[in-house]
Amino acid sequence: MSAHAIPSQYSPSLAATIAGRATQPRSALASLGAIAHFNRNHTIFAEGDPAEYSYKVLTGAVRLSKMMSDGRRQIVEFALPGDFFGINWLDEHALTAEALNDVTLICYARGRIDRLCDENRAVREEIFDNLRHDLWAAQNHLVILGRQSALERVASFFVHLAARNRMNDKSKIDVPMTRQDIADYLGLTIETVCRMLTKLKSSATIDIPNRHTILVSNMAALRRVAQPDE
Amino acid sequence: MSAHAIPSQYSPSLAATIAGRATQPRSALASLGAIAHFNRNHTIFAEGDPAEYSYKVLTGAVRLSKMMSDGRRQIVEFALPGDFFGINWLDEHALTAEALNDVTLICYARGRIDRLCDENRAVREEIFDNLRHDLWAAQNHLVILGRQSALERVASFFVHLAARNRMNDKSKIDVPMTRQDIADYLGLTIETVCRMLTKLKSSATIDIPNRHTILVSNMAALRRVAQPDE
DNA sequence: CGTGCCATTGAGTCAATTCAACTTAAGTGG
DNA sequence: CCACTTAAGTTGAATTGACTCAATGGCACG
Repeated sequence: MSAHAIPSQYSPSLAATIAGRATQPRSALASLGAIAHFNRNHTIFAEGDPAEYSYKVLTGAVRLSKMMSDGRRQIVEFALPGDFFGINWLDEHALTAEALNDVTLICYARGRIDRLCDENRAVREEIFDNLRHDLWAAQNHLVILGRQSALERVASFFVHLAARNRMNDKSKIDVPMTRQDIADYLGLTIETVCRMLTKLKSSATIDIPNRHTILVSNMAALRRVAQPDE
Repeated sequence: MSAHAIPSQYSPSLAATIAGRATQPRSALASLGAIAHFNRNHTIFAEGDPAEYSYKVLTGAVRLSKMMSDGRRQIVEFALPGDFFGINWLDEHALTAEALNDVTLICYARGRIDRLCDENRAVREEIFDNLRHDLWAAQNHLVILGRQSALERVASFFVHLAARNRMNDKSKIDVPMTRQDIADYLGLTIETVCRMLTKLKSSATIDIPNRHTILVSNMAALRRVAQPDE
């Protein structure tokens, strides 16, 4: 069980960081947001904060986590470029969102989204799909945490990360999170994550050129480790 | 890691078991469903089945689970009387639903719900709230599986079950699921669940008059075990 | 060229699992 | 109603996977 301090400096207030209008043609929500920047390790919102904004990642990555009162941490999700987060909530955020590295976000005011959700079918569908996707992801995550071994968890993690990858080369995975983050996502310790990485490396399944890059040299083998048949 | 056979007999077809109209005043969806019965251990729907119906539990209990290819099982949720399930899906169910005991359900045809969701704001809110609740529950479940000890998991489980309890006496918990089901929900083995129950019993926190009943003799202590402060 | 953070590796420990009885409860048929 | 059968639950002993603690290595940044 891990317990570790999270830097608790807060980023400058949202209003102060809003820089301009977003111009994203794809989404029905596109033109409604304002751009915001957060530096590495800064808290975007904390569990229990009033849910005033929802966000979409433009660049960088965000960790969404829950903390136990004694400091044990469970990371629920990593939001990568293109992902929405903080959209699913009632009056209070149920998760803490922190910048893994320097991030650029589009912020949507809650009231606006609610209103649009009522009026516009496309927006409604988009938010609904997002919610469904998050639930689906959380349920798959449950299987990993509840029933997979340490090696399977680490392999699963990189299979999923590879699938979400926006690199030209699908086998080159950008790893914006630290080993500790991975451990807290997978319900392991940092050392165990590390050993499993070494294991995958020595079986020629992956290569680790540096701490923020994983090269999958044998994707089939990695999948096999992640999802053993029998 | 558990592997165990699940009785794979299927219940009689839905059409054959539909018995009449439901009369539930509370919900906006109330009058749209048809009643269905399923016997203990029968599959209501399986992972990958086309999602034709959604359900609400009237009596009995349902387990919602995912299975790995080698038979390891993770139970995602238990649906108790009053709970909806199977409402969140795309074209295919992402979970398997099985009757824990003899259950009575209201079935809602998918197309109907979709249509109503567009037309009726109240229905939309109801389904949306349901989805949000499921996501919230799954995320809390992640913390339990990722970061809690065996004893904490079992204590958490009964704290949650007590909160959902419809008994007059909140400290008397009806336990419709087997020890194996609890183990598969908590990511433990049946033996570990059993030992933790014995431990809670010998610390005078709970009493176990029979396998389907738990008496919480010290709720404060049970909560303390489930959520240690420091 | 230090200083500090993060990652890696090793050794020993412990919690939870596996394996193997054994007990209890719940039918089922004579 | 009781012997028989089967499923579910409990307990003990041995094993193991993941953790803790501790030391070392590597890189980035001032």
